[in-house]
Amino acid sequence: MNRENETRKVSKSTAKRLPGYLRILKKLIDGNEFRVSSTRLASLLGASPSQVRQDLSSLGEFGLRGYGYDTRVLYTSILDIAGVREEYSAVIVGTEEMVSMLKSRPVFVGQGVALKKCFSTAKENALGLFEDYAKKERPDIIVLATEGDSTEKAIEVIKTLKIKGVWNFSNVKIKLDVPVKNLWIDDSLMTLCYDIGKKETKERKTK
Amino acid sequence: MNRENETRKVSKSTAKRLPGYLRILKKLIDGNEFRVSSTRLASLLGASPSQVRQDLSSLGEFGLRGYGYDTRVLYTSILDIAGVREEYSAVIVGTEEMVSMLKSRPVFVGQGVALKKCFSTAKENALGLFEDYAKKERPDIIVLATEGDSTEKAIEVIKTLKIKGVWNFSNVKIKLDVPVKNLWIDDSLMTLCYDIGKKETKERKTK
DNA sequence: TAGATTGTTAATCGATTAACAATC
DNA sequence: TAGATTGTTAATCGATTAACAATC
Repeated sequence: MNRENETRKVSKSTAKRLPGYLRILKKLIDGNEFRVSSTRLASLLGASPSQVRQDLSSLGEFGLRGYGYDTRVLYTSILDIAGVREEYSAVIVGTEEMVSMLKSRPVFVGQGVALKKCFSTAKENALGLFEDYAKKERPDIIVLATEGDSTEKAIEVIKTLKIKGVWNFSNVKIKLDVPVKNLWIDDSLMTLCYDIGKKETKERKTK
Repeated sequence: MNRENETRKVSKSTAKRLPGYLRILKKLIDGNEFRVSSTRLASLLGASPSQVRQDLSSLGEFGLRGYGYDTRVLYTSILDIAGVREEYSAVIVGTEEMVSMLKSRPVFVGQGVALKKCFSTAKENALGLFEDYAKKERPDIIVLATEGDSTEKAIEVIKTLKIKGVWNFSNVKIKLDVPVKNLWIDDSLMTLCYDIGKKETKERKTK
């Protein structure tokens, strides 16, 4: 697994692009394309060939000069580096809608993270059951998708657990000494509105 | 609306942080805090006071030296700038789970974007009905949350519409001349796994 | 006035792009 | 060999941080 002692440094922005590489490589492989150049990858990803080469060479030496990259090698290598391979177990606590949406995500359905159990706050005493379960089964990742009061209570529980990370869809910022990834869905629509507004302003000016 | 001819330039990274400011300001106002300093805002946001002042001063002159910022003024001003105020209409097409999750989002429920109609691909001929509706009612924003074949078909329809933007949860990159915001939910979990893996490696090394 | 805190300029840091030698 | 394309170094660009004068 460890190639040549792993001296390279993967920048934050490169790390953020890894899922994108995986998505595209998967499609190429499914379409029986086993070879790809940095230029092609770049255009599929909406990036520059330079950036793709910077990214990939920071991960290791996967390319072959004059040839390009082997999509299958690249795919499995990035999967490795990204650290997604059914290694981690997860439990979801959240509103009915969020739970049913999240448990159907491919990342839980196929390979990826192993989803062990879900607790919908629509059910009686969901948080109590969640606490009992988590204390006993020690999942690696907690997916927090609650709303309102449940959120504060759930965070109290989470703070007592020995976990590896939190995937947070709730409105609240969580202070923990393990990685927390916030996904504020509504934020993304706001930035879309912002872009639309900006475009409209620009077009009005042009006239 | 236009303060002093709007010469300031809002950077991309500042724009991305606007929803975060709104979330925090809302909480402060709900807690009857009507005054806030850049230092306080920064700590709530997980940023530096410098960055907060850079951000806010790029939006306009909202602060008062020696005092701080008026949370209510700041909140409504940023709402304005962010361009979210029930101005835009939206329609959702997607899987049953995504539709029921999305339509319960606060951004659609309260003020924000006006959700006009939803089409679940679990229902017969959802895409046909969507097409008819969208052609007639001309929504501003299409929320695309389909999977599999429906995605390609839905994109075909979208390309024939006169819309202002697309909020895309589907796996597919969309080429359009209006703003598109992609939200690949699974990506975020992958970056969490990456952070967890990195932390574990580091801790192993330290020992 | 004295203390607090902004707005802005300058310095630093990190990420992207350009260019090209290395090499398949 | 000739053509293609990587990996890497250097140059550019943008974003963050530091510092401080302006001013409430």
